[in-house]
Amino acid sequence: MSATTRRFPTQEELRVWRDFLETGDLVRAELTARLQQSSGLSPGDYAVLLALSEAVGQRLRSSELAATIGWERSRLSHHLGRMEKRGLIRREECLTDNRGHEVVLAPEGLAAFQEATRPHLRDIRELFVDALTPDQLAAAGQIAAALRAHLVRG
Amino acid sequence: MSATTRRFPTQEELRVWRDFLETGDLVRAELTARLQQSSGLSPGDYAVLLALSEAVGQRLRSSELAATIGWERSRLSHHLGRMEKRGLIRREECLTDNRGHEVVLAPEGLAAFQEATRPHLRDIRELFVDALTPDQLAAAGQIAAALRAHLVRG
DNA sequence: TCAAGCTGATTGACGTGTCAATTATGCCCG
DNA sequence: CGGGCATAATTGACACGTCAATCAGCTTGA
Repeated sequence: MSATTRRFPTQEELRVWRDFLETGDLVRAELTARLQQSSGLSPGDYAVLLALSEAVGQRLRSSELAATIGWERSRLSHHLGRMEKRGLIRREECLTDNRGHEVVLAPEGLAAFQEATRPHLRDIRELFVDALTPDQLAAAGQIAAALRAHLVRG
Repeated sequence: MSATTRRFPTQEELRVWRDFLETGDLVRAELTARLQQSSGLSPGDYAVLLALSEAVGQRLRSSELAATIGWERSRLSHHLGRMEKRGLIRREECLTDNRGHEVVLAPEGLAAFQEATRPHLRDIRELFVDALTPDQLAAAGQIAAALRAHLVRG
C-alpha cells in the first residue's frame, strides 16, 4: 500500500477517534456531576483536597502542591483563590521563606473531602471499571501507554 | 469474593482510570496545539467551520448549526461572537423568521478551514491511528462503546 | 384579535484554563 | 556589600463552558 493511500485516516478510524475522546468526556462529565451533587466539589477541588489531606500537617507549599497534582502554578493560584473564598482552604505565610505561602486544609475542606471520597470511588468503579471486562480494562491501559509512548517519541 | 471487597477500585484500576483520561487529554492537547499552530484555529472554531463548509450556501441557522455540532445554543452564541470579531463568520438576519439568525462562512473562515484540514487529518493519523495496532484501535472502539452503553443503562 | 405561552437567540455571572507580566524575596558572586 | 539573576506566587487579560435570565417575535385558542 502506497504512502499516499495512508495519508489520511479512514472514516472508520475517524469515528473511533471521535468516539474515544467523546466517551471519555461523557464519563468524566457524569462523574463530575455526581461529585458535585454529593459534595459540592469540582474535580479540581477534589484533587487539591486529596493532596492536602495526605500531606503531613495537612499543609503544603503552593509549589509542592502544584507539583503533586501536576498543575501550573498560575492555575493553582486562581483555583486556591476560589477555594479560599468558599472556606475550603487557607493560605498562610511560610516561616522559612518569605516569598512562599503554605496552603492549609480547612475543617470545611476536610469535611467536604471526606464526604466526597467514598461515593467518588464507588462512582469510578461503577462508571468505568464495572463497564469493562478485565480484558478491556487491560487493553485500556495498553492503549493509553501506546498513545503516550507515541506522543513522547514524536 | 464478597461485595465488600469489591466496593472500591483497586490501585491498579484507579491507575488505569487516570491514565485513560489523562492520555486522552494529552493527545487532544497536542492536536489542539498543532491545529492552532498551523491555522490559528481552536477545535471549536474548526467544528463550526467544518459544519458551515458542508452546508448548502455555506450558511446555517444558529440552531441548526448547534444541533449539527452538538452544542448548546448559548455556547454557540458565545463562540460565534468571538469568531465574528475575528472575521471568520458573519451573522445575518433570517428572512423567513425574524427571530432567527443565519451564520455565514466568511472568506477568511473558509481560507483558514481549508488550510487547517489536511494537516489536521494528518495529525489525527499520526497521534492516534498510527500509535495503535489494528487490534488496539478496534479495542478502543469497543471500550468506548462499552462505556457509553454502561452510562446509558445507568 | 390579543393575551398567553413557545421558540430562537443573546446576555450576564461565574468557574475554569492558559499565557505573559508583575511583585517580592532569596541568593550568589565580584 | 550590592547588583543581577533565580524563584515563589500572584495578577490581568483573555478563551472557553455552563446555567439562568432575558428579549423579541411567532403562534394559538377563547
